[in-house]
Amino acid sequence: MTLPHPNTDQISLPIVLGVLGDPTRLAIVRYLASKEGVPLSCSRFLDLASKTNLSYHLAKLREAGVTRAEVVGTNRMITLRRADLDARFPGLLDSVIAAAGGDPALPAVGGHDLEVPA
Amino acid sequence: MTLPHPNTDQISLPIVLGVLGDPTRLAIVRYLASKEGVPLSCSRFLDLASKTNLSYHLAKLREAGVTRAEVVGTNRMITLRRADLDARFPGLLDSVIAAAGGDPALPAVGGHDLEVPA
DNA sequence: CCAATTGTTCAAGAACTTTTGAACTAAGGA
DNA sequence: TCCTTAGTTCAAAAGTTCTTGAACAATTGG
Repeated sequence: MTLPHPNTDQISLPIVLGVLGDPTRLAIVRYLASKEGVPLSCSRFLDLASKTNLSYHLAKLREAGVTRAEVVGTNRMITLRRADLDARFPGLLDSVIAAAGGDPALPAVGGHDLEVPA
Repeated sequence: MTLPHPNTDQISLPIVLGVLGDPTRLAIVRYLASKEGVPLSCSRFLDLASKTNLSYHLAKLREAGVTRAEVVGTNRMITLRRADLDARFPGLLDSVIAAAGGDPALPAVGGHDLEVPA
């Protein structure tokens, strides 16, 4: 079972900007960027919003083409679509992340990579 | 009579992103960027929205700190706050404008600079 | 099989944003 | 002074987006 994602050339600038204009979603992206390459499960973001609400925000990010979600067993592994975003809008993600500031506003939480919850 | 503008350090990233996430406002910014340095009167944007609606969108841009509006007689001259945005969020404006594409979707309309309407 | 875990969907409500027209202000020119 | 031009403000309507809880689905472990 795979989830719908736009392909690179379908990613729209106003939609991406609008999606990043929400503080919860910006925090998610910031955190993903700080853990670049490590797929994180949805539950890693539970400090930012309720489970239902996270589902909503993560769907917005996915539908906008900002993140990719892969179903792995009972988890959904989320990654930033950095290469696609860099290809489509060079420099945009970097400047947004830099502008958002150094440290992501989320607990570091322990552990060996591939962050399936403990 | 001067209008309220946030100062540079009050400009907020999510607010700027949210404001640029609207196609009408993105088009305004694109056009301002293409005429960098030339103050444009509000009426230059009448192809993008009705007069009332423009007033609304231009106020959003101004309140977010993206544009500056100066009252000159019966006109309001609008400029991009490029230096302030570059100082606060380096590279962001450039990558947004580059991502938005080459040619601004607005008639070039004739003329000698300082674009007060004909 | 049963229970727990992970996450979704649905429907409702609250809260914003956008768009509109009518009425207005303020400056400038005849 | 009166008229025009440039743009605003207000209030209402329309449309979106966000948040919530309750109910659901799928996978894994005992």
